[in-house]
Amino acid sequence: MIIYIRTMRTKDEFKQEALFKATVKLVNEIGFVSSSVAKIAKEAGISPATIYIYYKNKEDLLVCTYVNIKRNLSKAMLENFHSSLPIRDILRNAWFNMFRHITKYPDYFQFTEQFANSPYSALVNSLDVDKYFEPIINVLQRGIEQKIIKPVDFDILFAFAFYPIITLANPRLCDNFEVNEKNIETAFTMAWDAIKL
Amino acid sequence: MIIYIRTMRTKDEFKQEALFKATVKLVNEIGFVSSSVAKIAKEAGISPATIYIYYKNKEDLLVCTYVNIKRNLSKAMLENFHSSLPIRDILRNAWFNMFRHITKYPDYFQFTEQFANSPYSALVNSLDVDKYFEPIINVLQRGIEQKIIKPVDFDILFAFAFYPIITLANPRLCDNFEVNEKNIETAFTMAWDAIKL
Amino acid sequence: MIIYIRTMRTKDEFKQEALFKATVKLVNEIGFVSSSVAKIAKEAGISPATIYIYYKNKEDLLVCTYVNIKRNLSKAMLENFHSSLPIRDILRNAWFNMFRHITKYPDYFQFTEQFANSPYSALVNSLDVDKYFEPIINVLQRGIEQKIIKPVDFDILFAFAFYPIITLANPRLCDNFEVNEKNIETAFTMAWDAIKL
Amino acid sequence: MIIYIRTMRTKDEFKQEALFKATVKLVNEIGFVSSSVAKIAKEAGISPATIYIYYKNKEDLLVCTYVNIKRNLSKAMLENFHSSLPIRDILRNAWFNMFRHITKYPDYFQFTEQFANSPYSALVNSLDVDKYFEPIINVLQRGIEQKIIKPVDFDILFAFAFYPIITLANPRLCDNFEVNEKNIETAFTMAWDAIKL
DNA sequence: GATGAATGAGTGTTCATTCAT
DNA sequence: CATGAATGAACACTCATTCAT
Repeated sequence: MIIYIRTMRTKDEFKQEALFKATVKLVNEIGFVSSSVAKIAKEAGISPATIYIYYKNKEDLLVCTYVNIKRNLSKAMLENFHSSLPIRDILRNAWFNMFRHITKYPDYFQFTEQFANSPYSALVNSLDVDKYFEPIINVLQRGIEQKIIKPVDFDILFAFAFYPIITLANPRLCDNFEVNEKNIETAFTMAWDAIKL
Repeated sequence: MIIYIRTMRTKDEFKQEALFKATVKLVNEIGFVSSSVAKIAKEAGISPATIYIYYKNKEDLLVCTYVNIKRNLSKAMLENFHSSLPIRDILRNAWFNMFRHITKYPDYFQFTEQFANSPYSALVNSLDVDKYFEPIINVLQRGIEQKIIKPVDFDILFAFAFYPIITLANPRLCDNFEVNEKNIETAFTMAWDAIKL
Repeated sequence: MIIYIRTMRTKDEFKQEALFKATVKLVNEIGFVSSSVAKIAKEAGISPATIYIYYKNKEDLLVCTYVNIKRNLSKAMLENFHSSLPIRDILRNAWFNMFRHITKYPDYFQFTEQFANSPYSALVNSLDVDKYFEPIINVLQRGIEQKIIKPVDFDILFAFAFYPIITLANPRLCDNFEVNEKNIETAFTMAWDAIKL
Repeated sequence: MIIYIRTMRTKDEFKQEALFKATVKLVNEIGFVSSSVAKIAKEAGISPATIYIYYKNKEDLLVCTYVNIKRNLSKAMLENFHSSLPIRDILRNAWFNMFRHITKYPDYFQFTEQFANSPYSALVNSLDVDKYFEPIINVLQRGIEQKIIKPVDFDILFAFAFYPIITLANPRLCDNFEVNEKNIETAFTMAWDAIKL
């Protein structure tokens, strides 16, 4: 009986990280159209061929990058989530988490917007992404039952409670929105006014 | 040597129209990335070379297509605009106009969303597009002065009054929103609740 | 009514010819494996992109080149075909036609051999090529009926009547066969001895 | 860190054998053009890098595979070779040996055909392969001296005595030849008729 | 004005091979 | 010995654009 102990040359995490950042950066700067595999590789400081060790193809690279960002956004949104708090407070917390995250990583966010509005979005299993929002949906459901929130489709509630942030935080759509405490608080109040009964 | 016999001179406008439709169709179906000049030309039933008679280059074609759609949307939104009506009624009319137009021409709308979220958007003089919305801004301004509408940035007001429609009408973002009179009326009520004082 | 008379810029026959020759030459010299589109284009003195105007893809280029050569070979073989002559004379004529053609265009022939023994051959509709040999098959059939030729499968008859030429003319298989009148006449006699009753 | 526990040291011969089979299989299925080192390695269940332990490079792998097959074919052909038998019997035995071997290992045979018709063949020292056929050549020589066989070049004799088998056994050239005792016996008779005086 | 032919530059991807482990 | 990671060079093919007609 022979025992082999080998420390194999493993996939380099730094390379993967560099690849992720290069992808986001380039797609934001020059768009999907111009972001070639060669350019992304160069930006990441690796060979184009190396990308194909980490990802099946270009599409896979882009989709994985998207899902990765979305997962982080979801996680951030649910930080300090306490289901025992009043519904307004729970939503307020999620709202501010989301806003803070988006403004902290504006380029990650910008990437997802470009991605979501491209045909690439069809390649993502939407359930993979949506499942992270379930706790919020449950809160809204409770709100409706307790007659605190308007009894309408969740889609409509989200459209007023969360999508305006996306608009406001998107420099492409809204380049002169002043991000200060007062404005953000006002915005949340408006979101709440929209959905509350 | 080929001999063409045509009973009527083909109007150039037909070609331009066909080109417009082909551009929108193709970009929606396969995205900016895959929409080559050759494919667009084929879809429009003309030669790639002909495109360069109507437009300076590919970029020009895309930008013009975008501005054209935006202009039509603006026009539609302001139909039956009567500044003498109550502010809520004016906005409600604009809201419904917009919703109706978007759902009537979903592919035009989809094109603009993809365009606006791509670096191409930087090529559009935003004033060219924004000027059409001036009447609405004036109404909001009046509403603030009359203490009917919350005294916040116009960006924020738009984010709650109009962007939710865009979300709800976008099948890529919201594929199970049921478009019926009740839902749309509800949505407008929420928009109004958000912005009213 | 308008009449257009146009002399369109047409596909250049010289280019196509050059492409044909370059393909054969290169494939013979360096093989299918190394014969890249870029190299073939360079040999033909055109841009790689131009190839795709004349052919759908590389495969198409190779298959068309093959079929083209085969057609010419078939035509050559049937020259001075007179069905009224004695069967031996008909076959002798075809035999010599074939031999002469193969030795006159050894590189075309070499190409077909390499092609026929590669998986590309599966892409050719064999009926397209075989139909040219029908007159010969008819002659063999008549020979069998008249008890001049052995009553065996046509495949076997061909294997002895014609394939040995291919071997003898193939420099890769048979580099020291002396091509002189006596040898060729002898070879035909052997072919005839093999198939005759 | 990976820990392998193996009860027995894997024999290298297994790898080499697997590599041989994978090479033949893949080259037959997808051709030289598409048979990359990576694919062959995968088919053989080893790492691409491992191939370079057994062979100098890809070319070496292919040439060795070819020579290996050829050696086996030669050996098979000379089985039960008894120089004391009548010349016809000796050739008949070799003929049947060859036919049996080719039909038993059609894929090995197919590989050699593809190889021999490619520029790779130039890399093989033809003497290495030809030397195995020497006993047959001696027999033919004796036949000529005894006025049993036509006094022509050995190349011509081989072209009629042995190459037709290759044609008949090659499914790419001859896909509807029925392999039965009668047909094969007939074919040998024709070969003998061709070369005998 | 309108076209198909033509192309250099670029696309995404795979190649044979090397190397640290 | 055996490996998966890594890569520069090459692959087949498409691109936006120009040009002679």
